[in-house]
Amino acid sequence: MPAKTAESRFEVQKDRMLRAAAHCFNQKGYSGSSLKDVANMLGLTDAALYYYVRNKEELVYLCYLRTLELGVEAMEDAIANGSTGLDRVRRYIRNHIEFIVGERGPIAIMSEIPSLKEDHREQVLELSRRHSRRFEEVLQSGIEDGSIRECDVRMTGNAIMGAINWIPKWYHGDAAMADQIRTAFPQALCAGLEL
Amino acid sequence: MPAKTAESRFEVQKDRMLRAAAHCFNQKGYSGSSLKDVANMLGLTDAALYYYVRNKEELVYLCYLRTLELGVEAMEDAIANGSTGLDRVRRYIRNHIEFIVGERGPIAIMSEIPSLKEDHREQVLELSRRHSRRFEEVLQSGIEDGSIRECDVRMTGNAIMGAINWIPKWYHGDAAMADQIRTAFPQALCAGLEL
DNA sequence: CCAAAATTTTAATCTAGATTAAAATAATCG
DNA sequence: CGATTATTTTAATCTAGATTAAAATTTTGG
Repeated sequence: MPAKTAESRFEVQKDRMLRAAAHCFNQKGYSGSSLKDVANMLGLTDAALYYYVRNKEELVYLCYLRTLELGVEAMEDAIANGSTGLDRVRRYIRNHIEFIVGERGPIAIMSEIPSLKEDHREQVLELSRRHSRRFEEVLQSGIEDGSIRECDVRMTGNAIMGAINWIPKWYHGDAAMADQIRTAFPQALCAGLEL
Repeated sequence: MPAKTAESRFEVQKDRMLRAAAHCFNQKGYSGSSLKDVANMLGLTDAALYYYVRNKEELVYLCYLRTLELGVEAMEDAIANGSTGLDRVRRYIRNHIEFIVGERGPIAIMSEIPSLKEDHREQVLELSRRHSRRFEEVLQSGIEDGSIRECDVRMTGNAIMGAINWIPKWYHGDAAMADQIRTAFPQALCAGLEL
């Protein structure tokens, strides 16, 4: 299996790169992180990154796509396995947080969508909106099944997403704190939803 | 009153500049916003900004100081006029949100503290920590006076601050939405604190 | 071990945008 | 009004960091 192994290695390396980039972008922002910063985290030279990606903008774009994919995964799982609306919200929060502080993370927080080039921006925005809408639908379903109190689902969704998205700004890899987040956040964010 | 008027004009212009910069930085980040972007919002040339500030880094620094000052103001008012811990939290949230969507805003969200130079960074971090601590104390006092349920005040504080800090990422000046935020956010964020 | 393909580095460019200095304009005050 | 001071612009620099091309190295299958 020649091509197979090679492709596998390529994909693995590319994924490592996206995680390293996510880490940098979360800390110092898109323009604030140089390709050298990202490459150094991988023990590479900045120029090496061009083997995996056309340019820096595409790197962010791919980071955001990965974030969106894992977001969908977190949502699918929550919807499939949750019982009530509230339970699904709680599971989604747990899953999403795991992608931020856990093994498969970090994921890039999508705080610089405006910096993407036109078509990438539109695509990411569309996927992003779809995801928010889906979250709001879960909230709404919770109101209807009586597990969640009446509320403005749009604003409530924004508040919850914001609280989560802000985590990388103050969490810097401390394992003990990761556990604190895992337990306190779902609680704190869901407490406001209960009747 | 010659000097008086002159100084006044200078200060007024400088404040306009800080608000314009806050707007740009909130949208596109520190490195993502050029001085030209900021200057154009004021009908000026980029070079003109150097009359008010030593360099770009100082511009961010001053933006952050302004954010911290208004944060203190929001906190003082909440503590002075609130009855219980919960009431104080609610007032603080209302005040802070007003600085983001209201007349005196916007304030720069402090998402790129790592980009500041050493001494500025330390100073901002210190003030920032002090402010968080103060917020946590209010939460704690609410638990003690029985207005707020038992919770991890550190994490709960982070969640609330995050939800608020994320607002500029999706709010872009729509007046109707501003009102929606003003009413829904204090509700959504405080609902989770009640017994 | 060899040759082809995959990956990375070295060593130049290229460019946007920050910064500066000098000149031009505008405001103020006697 | 004229002069002094405040503010802004014009027109250069300067620089970090993105990008590219060619060369060097590493990996892989036979």
